[in-house]
Amino acid sequence: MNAKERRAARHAGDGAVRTRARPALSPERLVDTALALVAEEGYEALTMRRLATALDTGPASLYAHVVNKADLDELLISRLCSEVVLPTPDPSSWSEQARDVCAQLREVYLRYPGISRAALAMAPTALEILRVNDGLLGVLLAGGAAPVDAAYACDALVLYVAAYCLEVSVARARSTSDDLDWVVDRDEMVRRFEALPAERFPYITRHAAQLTAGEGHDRFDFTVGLMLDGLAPRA
Amino acid sequence: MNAKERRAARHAGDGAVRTRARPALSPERLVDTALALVAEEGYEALTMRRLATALDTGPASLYAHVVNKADLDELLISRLCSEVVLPTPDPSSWSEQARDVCAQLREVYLRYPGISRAALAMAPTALEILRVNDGLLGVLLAGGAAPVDAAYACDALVLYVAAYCLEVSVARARSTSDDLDWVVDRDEMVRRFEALPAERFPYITRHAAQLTAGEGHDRFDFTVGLMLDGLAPRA
DNA sequence: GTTTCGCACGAACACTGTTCTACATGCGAA
DNA sequence: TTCGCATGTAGAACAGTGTTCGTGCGAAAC
Repeated sequence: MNAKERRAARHAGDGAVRTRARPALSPERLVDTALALVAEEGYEALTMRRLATALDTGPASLYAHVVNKADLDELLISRLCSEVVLPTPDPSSWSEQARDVCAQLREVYLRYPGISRAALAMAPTALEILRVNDGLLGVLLAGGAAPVDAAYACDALVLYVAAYCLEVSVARARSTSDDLDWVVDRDEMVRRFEALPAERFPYITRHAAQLTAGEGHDRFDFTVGLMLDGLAPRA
Repeated sequence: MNAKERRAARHAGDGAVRTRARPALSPERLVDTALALVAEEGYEALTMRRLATALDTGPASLYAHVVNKADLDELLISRLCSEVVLPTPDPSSWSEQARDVCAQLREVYLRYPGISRAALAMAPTALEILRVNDGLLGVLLAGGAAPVDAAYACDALVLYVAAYCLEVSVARARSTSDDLDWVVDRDEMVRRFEALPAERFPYITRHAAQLTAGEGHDRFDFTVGLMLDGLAPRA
């Protein structure tokens, strides 16, 4: 901001050169600030008005660069998918490669809490999404799976990753900033499971410990491994 | 309503008082008409106002029987889960039993388009939801799986079913009542996949036929089978 | 110097979930 | 029979949401 602009802004109360004072807004800038907003406050906090005020403008200005909120969501998921680095398929380590792609997708989703909801509600037609689908499909094919099986498993894996991240995100949102009594530690969870009527829930009450077992992403790793291990011997 | 209207209402029809003219509204009646609304117009059409007008009343009246919309969602999913019939676990046919429970859940979700979104965004604490979890867990344990594996797989299966149904629901919503050109037949889909740049999407363009293969719920059956088949030999 | 074009933006519309408040209604008690 | 009283019923309103219309300003093109 040079002297003239500063003087104008000070003089008329931001009338004259307001649009030049800050960088012009573009789809990339929209995506950047939207992702920053989601990273800090979650996907539910991403509204057109919040995004507009974060960009120091009004809601109507966003529609010059984005046709919809669904379009914005697609841009966000595309950006996230573009951050996934794809390996060149290697038949000797295809399983680890597939696990790595899924873990990358998981980390990218969880970095922006709740954004996997947008991924689930979206038509998988964006190019960047197809890119990670293509990369994962290549890895599964390198593993020797039949093309149809690889295609099915690819879809199932991507779908499961999104659903898992959504579940984790809502669980985390429940644990933090929820004033009422929500179970956080495992002991309390086990106690609640065991307190259920045993005649109606015989297996849950008996295996309450196993149901609450697992650190970090053990469940995630288990399920992905389940699918991948079942995929290989079918070839 | 003043005395004149009351007298007119009494005169014209059945029953003395207006609230008696139609059945008093209760949580069950809320759930009934809400499910009918979702079955006809999809979950997105289920708003408190639409539900209230469907019950011939105002939005505020609903909050006497339901604390929240989230609470209503929980009641809906609970109702749906209560319709699933659980088998008594049989070690000789545990795999078919598990497939059947998943298929039942799938059919119940798909009968009410988009309602699986509510299932995904919900804390799995409702008793009826725990009931099908318990039944599925019993079946998996009957298959000889280790308790931890059974618990993990149980969660993964329920999660996948909900995500699959959500995907199918949005795909169907896109195909119907969308005025712009959305791909419906498989040939067009294959053509679009093959039209992608082959250097960026080598595997998708090569296996476009396999990606669009599958009738009905073949993908669903494949994925569920993948998880179940991988579960058994681990025991 | 004038014109035109594209982006910005205030205001508004049709919605959403939710709450406040008043009102009527039916039931049990006096 | 008459009188509270609790409970369910609503109208209106509030704070939000996504989206659009019309206006207007800035800067580039002629």
